[in-house]
Amino acid sequence: MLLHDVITTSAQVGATRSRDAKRAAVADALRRADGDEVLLVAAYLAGVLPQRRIGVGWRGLRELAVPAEQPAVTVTELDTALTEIGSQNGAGSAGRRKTLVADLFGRLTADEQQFVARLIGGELRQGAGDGVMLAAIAAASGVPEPAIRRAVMLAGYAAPVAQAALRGGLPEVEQIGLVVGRPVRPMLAGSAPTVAEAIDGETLDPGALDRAAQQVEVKLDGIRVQAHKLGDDVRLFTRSLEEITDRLPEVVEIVRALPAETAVLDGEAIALRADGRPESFQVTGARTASQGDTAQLREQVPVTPMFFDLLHVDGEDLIDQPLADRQRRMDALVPQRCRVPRQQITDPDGAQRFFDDQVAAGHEGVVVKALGSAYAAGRRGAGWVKVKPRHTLDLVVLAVEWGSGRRKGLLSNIHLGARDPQTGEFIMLGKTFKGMTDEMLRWQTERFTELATDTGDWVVRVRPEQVVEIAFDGLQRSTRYPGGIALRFARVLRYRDDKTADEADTIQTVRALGGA
DNA sequence: TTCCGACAGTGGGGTCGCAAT
DNA sequence: ATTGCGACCCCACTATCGGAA
Repeated sequence: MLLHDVITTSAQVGATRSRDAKRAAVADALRRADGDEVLLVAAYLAGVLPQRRIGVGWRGLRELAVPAEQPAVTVTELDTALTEIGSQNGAGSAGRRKTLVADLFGRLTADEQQFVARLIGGELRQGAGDGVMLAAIAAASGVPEPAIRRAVMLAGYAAPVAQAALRGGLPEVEQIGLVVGRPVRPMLAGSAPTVAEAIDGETLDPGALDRAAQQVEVKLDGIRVQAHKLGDDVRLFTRSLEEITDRLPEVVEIVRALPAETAVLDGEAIALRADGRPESFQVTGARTASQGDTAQLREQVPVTPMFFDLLHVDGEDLIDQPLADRQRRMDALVPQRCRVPRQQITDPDGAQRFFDDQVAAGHEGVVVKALGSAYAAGRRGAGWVKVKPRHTLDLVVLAVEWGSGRRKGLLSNIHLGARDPQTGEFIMLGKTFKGMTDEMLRWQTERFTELATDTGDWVVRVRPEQVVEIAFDGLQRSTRYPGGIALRFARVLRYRDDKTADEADTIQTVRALGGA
């Protein structure tokens, strides 16, 4: 199949807002692909590279080769070229990659260049991703969507499932099961502002015996880790299914020592201090990202696995069993010091006290879980709802950036500063684009155009007069910002026209919050 | 007819490894 | 030694479609 054919489909998908029409266009392309091409077509139309990483990003694609006149490259040829680019390493690899990229792009038409550049940059933005792909695979193959969804969660990726579905139909799709050693998509949590709302709003499993039963569990601020044990062979995977086995040998040892031949566990890896309090996320994250001298690293920043779920043990899959049963099995397997503390909910006040205690102990928050819920891999908000404390500050807008995509032509991302009463200046603490409705975007585009002190192509500096109420999760150490601190997960709550910049929060107030 | 679950888009800060400078 | 880039860790929130209620 020609790449051109895929691009025509992508253009059709991008041209409509109807999800049914997107699904139909993708399904059509999947049907036209044959044999091994299905995998590539499915991956490309979901905005995924089968290679995952090729060492080239947006920056490496800023200037493209002179395009070809006629489309001639097949999807298989594109795949081969991308694999070749990704396999370069060592001295001179950057130059070789550049040459190979130029060769490839010289064979592509202008449209194809744009498509491949967006694909590589991870910014296809055609209004369809994995969700549309699932429906399209079902439509193209005649296999029911629930079976497709389940296979994708167990296989980790949609593209191989597309291939199986179009080749062998339902029987081949049903063959895709949980394989110890191969990561499944982790179950995700929705969120709620308060513990009470998490308890009320939770989606309960219709088939659950006791629909009311729920528990609260500590939410640890570390790295999600999925551990697979096959005899002495242990493998560790992150939330995005990256393998990190070699980076956390102390975790591998703990899993290897568990009294089971095979097991698949879900949990969080976190660096704990000697007194048991958690290190900051930055410490855990840096340790987990480090690949150097692990003997020294584990000495300096030991990481503990804290498990909260068991998906498989000794040949038995548990993903369809209720959480209460999975955790009972987990308790029999994993020592308590490696299990996430949890408590059944008997009344909302008790759950709230649990939240308060855990936050006081330095943890990120809690997750409310329905005890009757199955492990819904790859989905959010099904039976798990997280709650975290929220801080707010009144800050001053120092500059704004022009948006892109659906925010093109609107001033979007705002730069935030705290007042320094000693100098009268403002100290930047970060940026945010979150929490803005379309109406707010229109309003702020007008407002900041009025306050602009220059006309930047990208960043527009403004007179520091507009106060905005910002919510955020906490403070972190920063080398980027002048105060040495930055906001974590900042988002806009509202613009405050009842306050002048003189009344905004000061840098002293921010520092007093601590945490960085 | 209204409501709501799922999804895609729009980006945030920090950190490491690696190759080039 | 420093810098820039790529990749990946953590992520919040709104708009929209289409099926559920």
